Amino acid sequence: MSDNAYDASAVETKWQQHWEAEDAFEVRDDVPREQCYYVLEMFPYPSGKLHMGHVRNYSIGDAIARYKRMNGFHVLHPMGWDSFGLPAEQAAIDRDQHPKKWTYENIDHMRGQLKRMGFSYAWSREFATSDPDYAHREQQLFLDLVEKGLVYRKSSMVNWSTGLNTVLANEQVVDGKCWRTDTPVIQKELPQWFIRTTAYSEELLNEIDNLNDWPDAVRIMQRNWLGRSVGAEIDFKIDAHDDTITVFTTRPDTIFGVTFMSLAPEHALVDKIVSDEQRAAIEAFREELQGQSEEDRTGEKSEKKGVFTGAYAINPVNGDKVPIFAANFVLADYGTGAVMAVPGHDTRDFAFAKTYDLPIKKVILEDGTDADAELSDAFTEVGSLINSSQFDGQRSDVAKVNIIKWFEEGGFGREQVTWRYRDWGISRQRYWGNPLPFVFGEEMGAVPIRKQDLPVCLPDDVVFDGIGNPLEKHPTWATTANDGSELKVQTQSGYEPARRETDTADTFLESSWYFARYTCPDEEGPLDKTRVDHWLPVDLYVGGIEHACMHLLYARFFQKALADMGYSDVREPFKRLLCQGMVVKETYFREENGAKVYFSPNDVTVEKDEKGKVVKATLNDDGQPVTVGRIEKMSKSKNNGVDPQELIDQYGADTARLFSLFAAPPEKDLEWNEAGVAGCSRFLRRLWDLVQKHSDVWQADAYTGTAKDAPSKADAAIIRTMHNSIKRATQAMEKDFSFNVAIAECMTLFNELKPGELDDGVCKAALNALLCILKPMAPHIASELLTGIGLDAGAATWPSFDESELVADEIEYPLQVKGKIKAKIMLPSGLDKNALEEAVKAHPEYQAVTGGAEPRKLIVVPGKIVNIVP
RNA sequence: GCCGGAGUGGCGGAAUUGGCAUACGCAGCAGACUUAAAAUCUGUACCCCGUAAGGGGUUAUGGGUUCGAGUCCCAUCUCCGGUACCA
Repeated sequence: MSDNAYDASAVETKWQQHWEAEDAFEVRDDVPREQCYYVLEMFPYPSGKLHMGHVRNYSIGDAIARYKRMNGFHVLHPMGWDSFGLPAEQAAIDRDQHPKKWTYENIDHMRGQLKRMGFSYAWSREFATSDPDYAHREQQLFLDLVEKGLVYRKSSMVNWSTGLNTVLANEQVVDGKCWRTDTPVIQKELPQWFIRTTAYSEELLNEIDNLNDWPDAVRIMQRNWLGRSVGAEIDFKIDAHDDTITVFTTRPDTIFGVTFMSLAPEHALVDKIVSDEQRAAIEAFREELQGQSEEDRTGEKSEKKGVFTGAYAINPVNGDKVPIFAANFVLADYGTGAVMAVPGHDTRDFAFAKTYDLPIKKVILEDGTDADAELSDAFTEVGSLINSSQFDGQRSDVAKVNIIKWFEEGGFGREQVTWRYRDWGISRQRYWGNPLPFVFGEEMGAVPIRKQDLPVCLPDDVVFDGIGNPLEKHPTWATTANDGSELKVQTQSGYEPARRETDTADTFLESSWYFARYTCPDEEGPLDKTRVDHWLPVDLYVGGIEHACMHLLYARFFQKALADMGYSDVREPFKRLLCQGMVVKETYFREENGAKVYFSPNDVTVEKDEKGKVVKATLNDDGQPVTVGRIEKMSKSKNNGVDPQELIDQYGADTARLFSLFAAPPEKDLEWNEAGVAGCSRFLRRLWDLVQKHSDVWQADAYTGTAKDAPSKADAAIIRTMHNSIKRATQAMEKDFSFNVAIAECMTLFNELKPGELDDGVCKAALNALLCILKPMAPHIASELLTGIGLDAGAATWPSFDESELVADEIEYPLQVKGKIKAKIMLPSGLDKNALEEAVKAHPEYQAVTGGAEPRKLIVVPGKIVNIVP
């Protein structure tokens, strides 16, 4: 080894070439499963270049993959591309570049970046979801879903993103806005393909209990998203009509308190029952709601409004005639779209009753209150029933059960479970997605393409003018001719002339099974059951928590469907889930005309006081102050992003990886900090320099003896430090992948490593341990230095420690008086409780602290502490 | 509102799970090297009182359990995330 200065780029290129030449990270499928480990990071959308979130996500996954390999596991660690999607199409419109070209150029660039980071992927298994082969296999699976009856077409109100001009699934609507573009989502009537995800609602919910290695936050979010609630359906006859309104309620015990009814304005019954006098008012009300976004209509600030329909419903339990309203807060697609209103015991109904001056009836009595006292607010807790006929006096939870039984006997109600979870609308009015394999014929209607006629391939020659779906204008797909008449296209032989489905699939469909395809990417059919079941479930899945209710729920659904279609015996795809935090950075802004203008941290100078606290920030351009904003996720809009490429160019991949892992534990947000990056770089360089400077020391054989037998006291001390560091690093990795702690241990060990002063063999043993701990995090430099000191980097295993080596001959015991430390005394190690007590009592410090008086109590804990209670 | 999670130096964060709080890094300060600066190296460093020896205090706040609490229990406050007319 030459005594060169550390050249990260040269070292990293060398090892990356070495790994590639060796196929170092390829795996076989015939190793016993218990010796295997499947670690997967959520694959990226090829947006152009890596961002810091990718660097963090993949550094975490790679450190785990390498750690597991060093522990003897045969590790599957694949990578690919979630490559269908809207940005490609937008790029086509903006830059007149075909989505395919744009996408695959991005993939090439980003693959290069991933390789430059030295991530240990099994590249032979790489694929992109827009590859014709993957799209083909997905269409096959899709037809299996069709056969299973899990796909249907329905015209319904859909979430329409005004930003993307396409449909969104419920999960993709965040705060009434589009999850990608933050633009308003409106309701629109459209025929759509749905996947019957709700067929698995019960299983999806129940299995959450068994996902013990998932973060609680995700489990709770999924539970809430599925939203199971148990209650009753009750039929109310409509006065002077033949019709019946069926309502859903979770509080059947309040049935005697119903004083009015609320229907969703869109409810089909509204038209049938509305009286002539009220028809105009109802129409006006609907008009007002029309076109309002979900947010406008049901948001927190929106007012509770309703219009009387002119009709009355009859309460089946007591014959009460109650007015029926159309109300904006009643949702057509939850429950039955109709609500029995009990203002005495429902906050919303209470407010509505107050506004429209409707009667409020008390039927549940709050414990310790007077039955005649007027309600100042809805009482929604458990109490005793009153004014409820034969149920008076029962507790509300007991009455609930009894009343449902009574409904069922009377035939006007039944127990009912309702879910918040909806079927998955997968139609997207877009070109750059997987075509949904259907044709429409006049005679035959919507028909799936026969399996032998697959794949349905996207045509390349389409025009992107930004208006509608380009497929609708393609000669072999078109639905309308230039004169506006419907075009019929001869598709495959065997079908009558028909038009193709021009909608493509939601891209979440591709990410719902890619983890299974990695196990058999060369399979001629969709999946090879043997290999799928060999590798699945994924042992550890790493990604952002933002997918808690979208991707992670779709993937769980899909795995269950795959199992039921015979492709696997595994019903849960991900055994353990690690959700890494966001990469965040400080923001700087000025208010200009009421809007915030953000400045890049690079263009801002920060002043600190003598303690290092930030007191002022000024813009470099004009020297004027800027406001120091919150620390936020790196984003274009906040102008606080850092390009990882610059980081790699300046410091190298190992530094980028090391900082990503060192600055915070994986699950926490990571605050990006230039000085911290420099600190990590400094550590690596000092390590490098130390190894170069003492090349003669590493000629020695590594010391393998005990601390006790070490050549000197100082040698014994570093041997103990080494064992301690290995122990702490191992525990940090095993517990929750706290790389920050493992790296801190490397630094601690480094700070005690004094070649030249200490025994050569001892130093070599300590350095070896340090490099092995460091290797999963900073693999290039660790490999180079291991090789440099004459060891086989490829064969390096995770070091082991010896518990008995952690303790010195003498232990420093803190001597406490009632928990306050008064002195420290040195006592021999290995004493049991009694011997320790004797030794303490004989110690002069003990005499000094107690003043010779016999304490009330003396607590000694071997190896830990001595506490005196005077 | 409801459901989670979290509050530890100037900052990011440790703490062997009830046993020496502040490991490790950053920033700071002092010194060395340098004509000088950067870089690098060495040292210092929780806060308060004290010239010092030393003393007192400290893990958001208040209480409790315990010989002993960052860790367990109760209450309060703050922040972050999710979710919300879900009947």
